[in-house]
Amino acid sequence: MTQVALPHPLTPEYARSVADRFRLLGDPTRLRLIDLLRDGERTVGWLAGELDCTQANVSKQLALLADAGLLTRRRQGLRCYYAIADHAVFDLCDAVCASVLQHLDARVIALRR
Amino acid sequence: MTQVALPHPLTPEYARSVADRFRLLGDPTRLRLIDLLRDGERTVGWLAGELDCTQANVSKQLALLADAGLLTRRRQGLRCYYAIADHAVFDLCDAVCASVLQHLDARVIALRR
DNA sequence: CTTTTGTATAACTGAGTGGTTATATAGTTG
DNA sequence: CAACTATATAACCACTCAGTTATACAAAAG
Repeated sequence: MTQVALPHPLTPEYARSVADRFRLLGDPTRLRLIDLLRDGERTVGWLAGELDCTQANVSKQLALLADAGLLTRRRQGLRCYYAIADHAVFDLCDAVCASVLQHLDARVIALRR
Repeated sequence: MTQVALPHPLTPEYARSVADRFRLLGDPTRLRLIDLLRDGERTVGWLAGELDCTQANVSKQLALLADAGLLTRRRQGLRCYYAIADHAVFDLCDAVCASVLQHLDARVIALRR
């Protein structure tokens, strides 16, 4: 794995690429899908049942994640199994979660004063 | 710093909080602002000049980042200096950058075959 | 073959929001 | 005081996109 440096200041083109990736993770449904896939590969129907969401919507969101390379697809008969392609996503999510929770903590503490 | 665990499966409420934070970073202008602040605090006017963007827009985006706790504000006379509040943001950005670039690399390599 | 099941896609709608222009606010200067 | 400067905010427009409904496609079953 080669470490590539980004230009500084960040060019508009690079900024757009990175923003696209952040925005892909900036949706509750997609985050919940990723979270459900922590336990291993799952089918579209199962995921749609778990969130209560239409099959069409789940399929669309999974396609977005797969197109970006975050998920893999495996067809077996009628079913289609999705799985996490790169487990580094979890580190990202955990980092953001920690940051968010820390911020919430700070506000709670502020309210207690 | 206390490590707090998120529920699994992720509840819609938590998913929304985390998604909000991701979406906040999911905009090229805001990412470029954060990047420009790597070198230290800067005024609104200076930042607006650096990106070529209206002062009003820069002010609005900075306010969003500051409200979320990512930036700090310091008024000094007419000027208003913004700065990074938590440098962990850079780790996040770098992680996403690496992921994005790796994906681009993979596509380039694929094209070379 | 037909029917059924699981998934993908097309078309549409409504909500959210990035960017602009114009204006308001606050601090400085003369 | 008035004039000027730096920032913030309000109103608006245009665009993106998550979610829905309806439909198409593909594989299995009868």
